[in-house]
Amino acid sequence: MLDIVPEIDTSEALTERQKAVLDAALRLLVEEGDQLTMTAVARRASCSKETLYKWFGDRDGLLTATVQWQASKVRVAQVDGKGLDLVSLIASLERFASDWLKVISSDTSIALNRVAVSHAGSGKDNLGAVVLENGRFALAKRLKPLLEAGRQAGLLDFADAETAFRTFFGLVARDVQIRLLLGDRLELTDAAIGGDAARATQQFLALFKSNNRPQGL
Amino acid sequence: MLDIVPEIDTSEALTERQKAVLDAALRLLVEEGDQLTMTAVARRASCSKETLYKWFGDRDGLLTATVQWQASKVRVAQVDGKGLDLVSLIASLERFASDWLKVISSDTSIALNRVAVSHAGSGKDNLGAVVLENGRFALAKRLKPLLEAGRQAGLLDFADAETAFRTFFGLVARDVQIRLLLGDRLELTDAAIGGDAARATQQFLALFKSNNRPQGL
DNA sequence: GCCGAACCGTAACGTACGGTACGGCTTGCC
DNA sequence: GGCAAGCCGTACCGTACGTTACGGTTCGGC
Repeated sequence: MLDIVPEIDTSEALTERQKAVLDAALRLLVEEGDQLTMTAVARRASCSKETLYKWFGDRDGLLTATVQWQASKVRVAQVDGKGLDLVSLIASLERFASDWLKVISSDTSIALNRVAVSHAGSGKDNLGAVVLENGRFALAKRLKPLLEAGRQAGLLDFADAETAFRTFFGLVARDVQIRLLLGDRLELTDAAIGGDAARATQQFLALFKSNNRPQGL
Repeated sequence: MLDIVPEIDTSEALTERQKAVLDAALRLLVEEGDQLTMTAVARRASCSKETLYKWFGDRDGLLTATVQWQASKVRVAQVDGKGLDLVSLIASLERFASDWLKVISSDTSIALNRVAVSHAGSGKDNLGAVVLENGRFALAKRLKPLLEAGRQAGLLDFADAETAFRTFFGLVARDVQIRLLLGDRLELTDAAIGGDAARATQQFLALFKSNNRPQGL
């Protein structure tokens, strides 16, 4: 019913060495934030700056490649809507919620979103688009089929899958991401994440379960 | 029932000239993003860099003062819980939701949040704390009394005001803020904001309206 | 073994920008 | 008028960092 599915590899033709360099850049980004310098990346990756410039063009190119490299590694649960019943729907929704909370509260995601937000402020918003595409929009692409399957199975009732998804998103994420991005300490234990995922799922079902749908919505 | 209430002025002893300088810095921040330079601020404000440094210490001080200056200008609806009935509760919630959506989708808020997020990544998260305190936490401080009043009046049913607030927050904001911060075009007309505010309020009530059962005082 | 390509390490260059110094101008006060 | 304080405009300094250049080294192909 719910399974991790490897996706088409969007990382176009990266050598192992290049991947190692991007991993180093990524670690540096997580550790030191946006002020990672070309020199630091070169030192950490044990490569020359000349190589960095040859491979990635300039600092922006390196940053973009790094973000894409990490993004290509993010995998969210994928579901198969066959034979859906309420129990498995709930389980899948909780899994989605839990996965998403884990992602957005991870150091890597925070660092990447920070640099993308900074970047969006100044000039081309390349990074922001990449992060969105591999984060929020990827999640939507995975979740919507489940919602549609739930509707087909008569378990859910909604007019628009996009709207339903956004409500689910809001119920799950609430203020977590913005608080983390703004530096608020907000430790999310696995237990807390599990509880939040269950709560969000219940609330979502209370709003969109077909037989139980509140009148006048 | 719902009114704009001026708050204690947290902007400690700023001269008119200083306010004008901060306004200039703010405009520059909105227009040009985080790469606003001391030179640019001085030119825009028609003052000397020396004055900037004397007044605000250093670049961080200027940034902090600017953020606080704008924060001191943000006013969110304040409510009076007396004589609360369902109609006025709904109106107040919608007003809160609408105000909040307008705030987070404003150019100023986006610019401020961007610079605060960038800043949180590198070093002291001063700005992040200020933005949170005057944004999300200020909203909570205003909204919770209304929720409590709703509970007292037997209209709402929840265990914890904080949890109820965060759910409301999630239903209202959903993915709007992170998408805007990441540079996603997402035009929010006044009509759309009004619709979203109404939807979020309805959903919130569906989750937290007490079951016709008069709540034991 | 030889050649060229790729790459490492590092030095050097150019520039942008934070921060400082200083001369001149205005303003308020005696 | 004269003085002092505050401020403007600008030139200047130091440094950090992106970017380039280059000599030395490794390595695959012949």
